[in-house]
Amino acid sequence: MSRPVTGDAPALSTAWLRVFLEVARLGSFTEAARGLGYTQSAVSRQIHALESALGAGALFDRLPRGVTPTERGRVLLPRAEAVLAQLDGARADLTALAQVSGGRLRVGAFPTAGAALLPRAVAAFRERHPRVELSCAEGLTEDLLSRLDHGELDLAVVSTTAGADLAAYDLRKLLDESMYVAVPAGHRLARRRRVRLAELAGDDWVSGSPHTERSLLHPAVREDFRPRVGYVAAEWIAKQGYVAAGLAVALIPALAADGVRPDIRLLAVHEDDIPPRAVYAATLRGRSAPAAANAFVRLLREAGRNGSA
Amino acid sequence: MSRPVTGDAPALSTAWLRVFLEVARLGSFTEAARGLGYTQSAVSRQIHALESALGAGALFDRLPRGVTPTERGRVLLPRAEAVLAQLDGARADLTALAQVSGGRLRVGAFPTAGAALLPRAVAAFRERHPRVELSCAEGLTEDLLSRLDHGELDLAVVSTTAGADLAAYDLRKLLDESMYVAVPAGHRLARRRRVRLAELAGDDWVSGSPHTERSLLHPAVREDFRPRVGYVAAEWIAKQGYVAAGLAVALIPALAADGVRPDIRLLAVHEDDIPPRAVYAATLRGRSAPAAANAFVRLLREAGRNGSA
DNA sequence: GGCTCCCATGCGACACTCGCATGGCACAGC
DNA sequence: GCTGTGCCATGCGAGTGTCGCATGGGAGCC
Repeated sequence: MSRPVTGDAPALSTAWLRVFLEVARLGSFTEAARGLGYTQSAVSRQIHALESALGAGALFDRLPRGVTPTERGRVLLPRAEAVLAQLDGARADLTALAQVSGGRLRVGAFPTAGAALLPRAVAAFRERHPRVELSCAEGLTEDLLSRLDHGELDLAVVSTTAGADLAAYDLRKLLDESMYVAVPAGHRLARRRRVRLAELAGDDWVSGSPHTERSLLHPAVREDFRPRVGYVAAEWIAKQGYVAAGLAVALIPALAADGVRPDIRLLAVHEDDIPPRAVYAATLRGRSAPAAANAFVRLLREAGRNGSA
Repeated sequence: MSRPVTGDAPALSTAWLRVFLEVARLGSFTEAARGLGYTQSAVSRQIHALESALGAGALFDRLPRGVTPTERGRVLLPRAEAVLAQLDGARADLTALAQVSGGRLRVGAFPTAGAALLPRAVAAFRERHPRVELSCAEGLTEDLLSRLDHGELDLAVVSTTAGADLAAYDLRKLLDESMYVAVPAGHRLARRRRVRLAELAGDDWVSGSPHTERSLLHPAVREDFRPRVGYVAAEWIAKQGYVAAGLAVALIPALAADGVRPDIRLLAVHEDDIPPRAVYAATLRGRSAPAAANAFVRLLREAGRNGSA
C-alpha cells in the first residue's frame, strides 16, 4: 500500500558484502579470510549466507585454485560497492556533524542581539566551523519561538520580556541584560554612573512607542515614575539623534550599548527600577540540540561575557 | 594499503535500516512495529543497535508522543534510502538475469554454423529475450576456445574436427553433423539419396584447399578413395558454381545444406566414409554458465533438430 | 600415486534477536 | 491533584545465527 520497494526481502548483513567484495578482489576465500581476520570457514559461510539471502544461484564458481565470480557475482559487484560507499558516506556525514565540520545551523535572534552579541558569536563560529552552513534571522521573541516550533529554526536567542511561555522550551541562559539611560553629554546627570529613574521624572523621553506598555519603559512605570514620552522613534539611531540634540533621554538595553555616539553618556539604571532581562538560547523541548547549536551557544556565552552586559 | 575505505567499521544489518526508515516515516516505534510485523520492543532494540553501530549519538529524540529524527537521523535518512535502493536494484538485476531478461551473452561459432543454425537460434532468442544484449562472433574452433579462455566469449559453438582439446571445457552436444556430396543435377548419381565415396573416385573435386589434409575431405581419404582435387575454392558459393557447371563434385556439411541452388543435388555420405562431426556448445570448465547461455543452448538444439543435420 | 591447495561442513561455544511482560515517563482528563 | 493512557526502555528465557576448530572431499601437480 505505502512503500513501493523493499518488500519482505530477507535482511542481510553488511559484513557479508564486505567479505563478498574482498573475496572477489582476491579470488580466494582463504586469502580474503586472512585479510579480514576471519577463518576460511567463516568466509565460506558468509558467502553462502549472502548467496541464499539473494535467492538461488551461486555468486562464485568454486574452482580448484580459488574462486571466480559468476555472472550473478559480477552483476552484484558494483551494487555492493555502492552500498558500502553509501554507508561510508553516512559515517563520514555523522562524524562531520559530531566534529561540527558539516551540516547547517539556523539561528534566530531578537533585534538587539544583532548589535554585538550575535555578530561576535557568528564571527567566531565562522572561523572555527567554516563548513557549517550558518544562517541568521531576526525577529521578536514570540515569532522566533513559533519558527522554532515549525522547524524553521534550530536555535533562538530570546529574552524574558514578552509573555511568551518559555517553559515549553529547553533554555540555556546566556546573560543578564541590564538597562542604561542615554543622556546628552551636557545633561545634568551626565557625570553619574548610576541613576534612579525617579531622578529623571522631569525629563522628556524618546521611546519606541507612544504607549509605554509596548516599549522598553513598560517595566519601569510605577507611581513615582510616569515618564513623559515626548518623541517616538523605533530605531536606536534615531533615538540617539534626539538624545544628542539634548531634547530627550532614552532607555537602551546593554546589548545595544556598543558603538554609541561620543556625545551621549550611558547611565546604569538601578535594578530595582528595571530588573535585568535574562537572555536565553532556546531549543525545542526534549529535542537533542545539534552539535553545532551547542558550539554556538558556547560562543554566544563568550561573546556575552566579553561584551558589555 | 589497498582499500581506501570501509575500515573496521562495525557491521550492521539492512533490517535495521528498513526499521529506521519506517520509524522515521511514521514517527513512532509502535506504529513501525505494527507495520513491519515486529514487536515494539524489537523495534526499540533494532534502533538502539543501529545507533550504537553508527557511534555515539541518538538517531531519534524520544518524545512523549512518539519520536522525531535528530539531526543525525535526518542526515542518515537519504543515505539509508540509497542503501536500500541499491539493494533493491541488486535484487532486480539478479532476477532479471534469472529470467533471462537482462545481462549480455557473447556467442562465438564456427563459420558453417552461421549458415542456418546460428541465425535461427539468434532470431528465436531475440524474440524471447529482447532485453539481453546478444553479440555473435565467427571464428575457427581453436580461436573460439582461446577467446573463451580469455573471457571474451560466454559460449562457443564448436565442432570436433580440429585437434583442439575439448576435454578442458564443459560441452553440451547440439547435434551430429553428417556430410553430403553435392553433384550437378545431371550427374549420373543425381537420383540417389545416399552414396559411398568410392563411387565418386573418378570424379573431379572442388575443395577448400589443394591439400586434402586441410579440407573437409581429410577424414574421407583412404586407400580406395584418393580424391582428385581439380578445383580450389574456399567459399561455398564458389564451389556451387563449379558443381552446377558440371565440372566437379564437392563435400558440404549438413549445416551448410540449406538454401542450395536448385540445379544441385545433395547426396548423403555413408557414415563409414566420413564419420559425423559432433557439434557442441562449449563453456569454461567448472564455470557456471549464465542463464542466458543455457537458454541459448536450448534454442540451438531446437534449431538443430528442425534444420537438416 | 602421493602431495598440496582450496572450499565445504559437522560440532560445540558463544552472541544475538526475538516475544513477553513489566517499568518509567509525560501528558490529559476528571 | 490524582489517576488513566500512550509511548518507549528493559529484564528474562527461548530460539537462531555465527564463530573457530577440526575434518572431509575434490582437483591439479610432481
